[in-house]
Amino acid sequence: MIHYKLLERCPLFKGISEDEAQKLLALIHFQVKNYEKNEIVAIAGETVKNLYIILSGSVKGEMIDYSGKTIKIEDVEAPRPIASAFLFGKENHFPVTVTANNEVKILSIPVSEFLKLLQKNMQILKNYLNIISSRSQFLSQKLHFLSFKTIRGKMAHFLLQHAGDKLHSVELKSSQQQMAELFGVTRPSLARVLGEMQREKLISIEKRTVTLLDKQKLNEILQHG
Amino acid sequence: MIHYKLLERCPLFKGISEDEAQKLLALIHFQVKNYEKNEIVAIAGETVKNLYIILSGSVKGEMIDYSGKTIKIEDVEAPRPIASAFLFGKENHFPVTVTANNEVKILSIPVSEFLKLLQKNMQILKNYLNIISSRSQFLSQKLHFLSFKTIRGKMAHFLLQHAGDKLHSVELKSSQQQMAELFGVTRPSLARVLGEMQREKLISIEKRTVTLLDKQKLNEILQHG
DNA sequence: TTGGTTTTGTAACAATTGATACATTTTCAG
DNA sequence: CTGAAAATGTATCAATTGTTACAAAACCAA
Repeated sequence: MIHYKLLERCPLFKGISEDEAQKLLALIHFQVKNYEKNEIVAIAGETVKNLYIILSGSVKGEMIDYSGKTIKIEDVEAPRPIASAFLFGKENHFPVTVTANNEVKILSIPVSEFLKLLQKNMQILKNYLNIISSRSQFLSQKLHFLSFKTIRGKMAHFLLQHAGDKLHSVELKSSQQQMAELFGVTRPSLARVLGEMQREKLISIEKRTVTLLDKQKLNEILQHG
Repeated sequence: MIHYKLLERCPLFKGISEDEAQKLLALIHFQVKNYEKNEIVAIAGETVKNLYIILSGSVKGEMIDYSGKTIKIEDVEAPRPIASAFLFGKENHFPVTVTANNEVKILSIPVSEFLKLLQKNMQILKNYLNIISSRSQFLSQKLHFLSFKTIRGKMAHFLLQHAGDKLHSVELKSSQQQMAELFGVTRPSLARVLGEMQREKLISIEKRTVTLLDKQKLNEILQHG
């Protein structure tokens, strides 16, 4: 049986009551599959033909490189969906091999049935569109950020974005170490750039508050990449 | 009036006949707006409340930096949609300011009406899901590619991906210059890496055919970033 | 084939970042 | 307040890439 209450916590069923969820699922075909620990749920490269939602337990996604070694990518726990971004589109196959971390119960809805669900319920349609659109927007922003090749460029972009049009100071919410990871660089390299920018009077740092002294010049940095 | 035949060439209406399109649009509310040359269609930051499909003419997207300068991003021509990836999701506002390049006719469908359309017609629903999913997958691949920090890593990934599991040679379809742009590096730097990899007997290059001599070692390069 | 254009290979030097190490400052629990 | 832990500033050297320049090779139209 399905714990319909659990589905409320799944982003796809946000705003759908327990009763509603039960009624909606009664209208379509689906399966609930059980997997034992270490059992393989899906193999990388396989076509994604179903929407998978984890009802209990957790799974891990692993990539297999060309030589056969496996590298763990991420864990997914109930009540999250697996590979929901690969249900449609040109590359609709699993990017990773999915394996059960423990005893797992998975709700499996065929694509054709899921499409029916989307047409029957406006809220689920909205939810799904919001989920995959948000993912796309997140990736787009990430990509834009990475398009700045130098640490200076990334930092200028970061500061200007967080300050917005009006403010002239930014409160850093994370340590240099965390910031360095976000930027994908080493901590001393980040500190060096911050030091240089202070010496050039572009910014000034007091504790964790960064004041933007010359927005004009910070903008020029963006242009150069 | 709308040239419904034009819509067939729009990815969103793929597989929808002229008649069908006309009948479907008759079921919902929409507007056809005309813009003169240089007229502003949408301002960056504005919430996207409609699906816009260009019926004739073309528009350009421009970003405005923090100092007020404008930078042209891309042109969109009939019968393409504008900002269709920003209709839903958390960041549902225009990433760029959109201006008419010439006399432009635009089909404007409110989000709520577009949702109805998606629920009424399975083909359009599939088309839209495929479009935004493909975009997401494209961005994801791009991001994965950029996650390799060295040119060596990018090149190893590129060659192994294009060769697949079975082949041991890759036919390059573009010049070093084009490849360098794809990698986001300079041409001499790319050539240098190719030279090094040849000297190390990892690959051999004959005209535009790259033979992978040591897939094992190429894989090891991926692990190190 | 010829002659010009494009593509490729390579070199020397500058700029940027990574890796590592260490001193200093800040933070925070006791 | 005090002392240990965490965070930060800085230095040095190695690795990687960019920049610029030039010659050799490949390509292609006349």
